[in-house]
Amino acid sequence: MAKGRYHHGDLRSALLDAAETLVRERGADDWSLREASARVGVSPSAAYHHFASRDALVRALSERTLAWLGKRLGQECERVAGQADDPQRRLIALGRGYVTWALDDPAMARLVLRGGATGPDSAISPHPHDVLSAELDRLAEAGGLPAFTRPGAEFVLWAAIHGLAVLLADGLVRIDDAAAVDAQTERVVRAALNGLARETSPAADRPAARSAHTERLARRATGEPH
Amino acid sequence: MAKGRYHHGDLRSALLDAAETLVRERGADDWSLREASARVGVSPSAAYHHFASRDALVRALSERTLAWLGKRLGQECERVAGQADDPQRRLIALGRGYVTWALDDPAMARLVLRGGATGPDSAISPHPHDVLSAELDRLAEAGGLPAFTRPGAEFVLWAAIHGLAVLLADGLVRIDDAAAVDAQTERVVRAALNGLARETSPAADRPAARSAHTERLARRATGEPH
DNA sequence: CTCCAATCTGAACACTGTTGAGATAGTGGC
DNA sequence: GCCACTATCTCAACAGTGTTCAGATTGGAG
Repeated sequence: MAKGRYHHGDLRSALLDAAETLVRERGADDWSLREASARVGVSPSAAYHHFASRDALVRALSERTLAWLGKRLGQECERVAGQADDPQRRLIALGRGYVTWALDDPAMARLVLRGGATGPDSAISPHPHDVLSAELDRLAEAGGLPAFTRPGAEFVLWAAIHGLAVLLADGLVRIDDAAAVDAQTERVVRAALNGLARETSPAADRPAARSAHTERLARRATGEPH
Repeated sequence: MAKGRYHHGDLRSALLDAAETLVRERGADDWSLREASARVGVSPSAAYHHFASRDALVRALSERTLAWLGKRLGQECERVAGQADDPQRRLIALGRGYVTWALDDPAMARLVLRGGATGPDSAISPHPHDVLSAELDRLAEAGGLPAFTRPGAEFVLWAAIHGLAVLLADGLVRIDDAAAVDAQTERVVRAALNGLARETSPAADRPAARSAHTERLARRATGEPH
């Protein structure tokens, strides 16, 4: 909006939007800051008043999309909850949302799930990882998962879902039929959940795995430096 | 070798080597064809007699590394077979090899596992996916997996292992201790295998998933055009 | 109305991938 | 031994990139 004016109005999000459509048109990496600026009708250097670098642009875009995805995954869980409140069904819906998105928007998925991009002070909320974690809590509370199995279980499930998503987005695995994608996703989630439920020993040294995202949150809460 | 000469000798693999160390030094993408050429002591345009483009270089590097990884994973399986020939142990060893590599060489892992890079006529042998598939066959034959579960099971396991590997390589999940990485990997593989073993119904429409790699092989066997 | 700080422009920098015309040197035929 | 041939490499150039910085333009606060 506000065409022809010297001051754009909301250049920051306009640039994010332009970058997003460029990613979809040309692929995750085949576009330039200059192109995005030109589409918005602004000089290349204007972007540097809103982003420290091209990398910062893609980071911001990545974070925006990740937050959007987190919200959508939560909604997806709620949607199936209306039919029958089965915590396992909710997790399957979550996985389906994750994978379906990666397949429907593969270029953006490659950009976002590549992940190294998310900055050190990003406040992605809700982060997909957190949504998944919460759903697993719900499953554990409902008795669908032995208590001693819960710690770190999110990484098992996340690995399975994330793995399928990137295999599809990167074109390493191909599934034509959308229904087959859902079936495959359900199979992966079910296998992971069942596998977790059948775990026998509490395994003395349980995974000291930490999500980079929750680490960031903790660091900010304690006021630690960058 | 053969310094100062006009003709290099084996420029092709020298460029691949230079690119590989550049990837490790600076990250998967932060290096240029010109730099690699300069390190080898050759003009930038010389590279174009061996690779059609910079992209073709990284594709070739990717394929070389993937084949190396496939071989190593096979060896890893054999190594544990010496101790006790348990097909499940072999698969855990395979997963461990995959994940450990991704963590020990994260920049290369990001380059390779990103995967879109592997060309349409790449002859990666043995491809990690094939090694995994063979090991699953072995498990099924040994009775560790119901027969009706076998079809497509490789994608469940691959997703889990690949997922963990990329989560770690991309820094989305952090695990400091190397032993903890092994523990987490074992947990993921075990969960997937157990989950598969407990599958109940043969699921009418089983995943029509196909690996891009095996598709390429099939296409070449039938002599189809690119 | 004036001044300020935020915002944007224009021109420049070093660098990139890629191309094409020509130099160089190993190879096989006589 | 010499010749031509072809693969290999160099040099110079092109368009396009991310990034910087001095200066023009503006909306808003005092």
